[in-house]
Amino acid sequence: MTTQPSQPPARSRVLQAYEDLLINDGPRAATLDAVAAAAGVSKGGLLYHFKSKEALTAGLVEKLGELAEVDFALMAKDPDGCAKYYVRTSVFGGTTFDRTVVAAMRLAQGDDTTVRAAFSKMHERWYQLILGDIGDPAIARAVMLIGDGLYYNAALFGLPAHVGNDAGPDGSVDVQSLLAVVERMGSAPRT
Amino acid sequence: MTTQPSQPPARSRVLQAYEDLLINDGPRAATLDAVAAAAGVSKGGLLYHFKSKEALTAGLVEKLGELAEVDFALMAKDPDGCAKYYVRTSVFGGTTFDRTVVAAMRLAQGDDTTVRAAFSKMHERWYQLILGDIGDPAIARAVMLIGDGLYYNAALFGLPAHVGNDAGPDGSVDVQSLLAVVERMGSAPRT
DNA sequence: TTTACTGTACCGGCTGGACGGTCTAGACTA
DNA sequence: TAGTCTAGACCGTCCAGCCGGTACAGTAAA
Repeated sequence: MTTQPSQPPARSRVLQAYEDLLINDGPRAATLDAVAAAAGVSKGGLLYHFKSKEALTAGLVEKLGELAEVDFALMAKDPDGCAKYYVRTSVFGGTTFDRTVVAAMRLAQGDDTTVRAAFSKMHERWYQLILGDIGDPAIARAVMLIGDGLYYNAALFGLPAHVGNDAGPDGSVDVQSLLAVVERMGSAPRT
Repeated sequence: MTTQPSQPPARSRVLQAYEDLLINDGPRAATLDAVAAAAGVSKGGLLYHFKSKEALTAGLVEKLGELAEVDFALMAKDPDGCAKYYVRTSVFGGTTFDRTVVAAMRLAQGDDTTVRAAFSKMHERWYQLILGDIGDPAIARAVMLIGDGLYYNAALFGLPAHVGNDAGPDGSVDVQSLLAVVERMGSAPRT
């Protein structure tokens, strides 16, 4: 039995392994051999599903896009509002989307135009949603930047497994008080 | 004339070229050959000054540390206060320090523990300065994150040559209104 | 119901090129 | 002529992509 439909198919296992390696060991370590090994597939098998490393990245971007659409929808109808939703979900929580975002972010500093463009698009959508919620462009921008800062810190430095209720120097942040700050910003008088 | 003391010596030209390549083309493109060529130096010449690529990175980190000390001093005695100083200077302005920070940031996602540690230290110092200025940990954290977001966006996406007064989707940000938001945050009532 | 053929899924050795680092020959200065 | 620095050929390693092969499932003619 070469194929076992009852477990994740090779293609998605490969994508998953690629993400894991990007997150844990960085882009340099995410070689085709390493990805294949981590996915429990041979190199040839990997290349059967993804013609090249570029195609592998494209696969990741595609997955990112799909998950982003879901996120946009959740954000738009969150009872707390888009701004708080953005900051709240920017703290790495270990969801599938989080992992895919962080993995893709690791790729974004390379010459990878594809990944960069995908992020631009996502950012624009998020910004529009927050702006529509908040109204003030400057505050919307500030909220976005707070979320970005959280995500980037998570991507560059270790990913805190659990978010403590005390603010460490880099990683962990007290989300509750941060959300309170965002709340005050949102209700502050316009310029 | 192998050495011309009247112009930047080879060592600093190499460091400069390394930064430029990191910023413009990413870490992958910053090979020893490329750096040497960009610095107008042979590969052997480069390796005379920096024994290895690791030593080259260490040189960058050292430069970063020195420039950071200057920045801390400026920050501590800025009339606008530390928080506004941080956000204001987080917008890429093309200064030597900016370029060094962004270059080092490009290196930080690798397995480069040295660079990572240097950033942790810098972050901690900045945070302490802002906290001393602002008082509220949550707001200080929010200010830091806004600055981080600005820097990371600059590092990952293109560096805007000039900061426009209109907020584009990703890169350019209206600093003035952002500073106003920070100001309101700083004067907001504590939780 | 056996045999022959086709397409899908996967394997792993190989190669060519790129890169980091070494080595030696030499040029300029003091 | 000793010291300082440059130059670039060269070597070993690593990696992406290629390619010849294997295993098996489905189909269909005989």
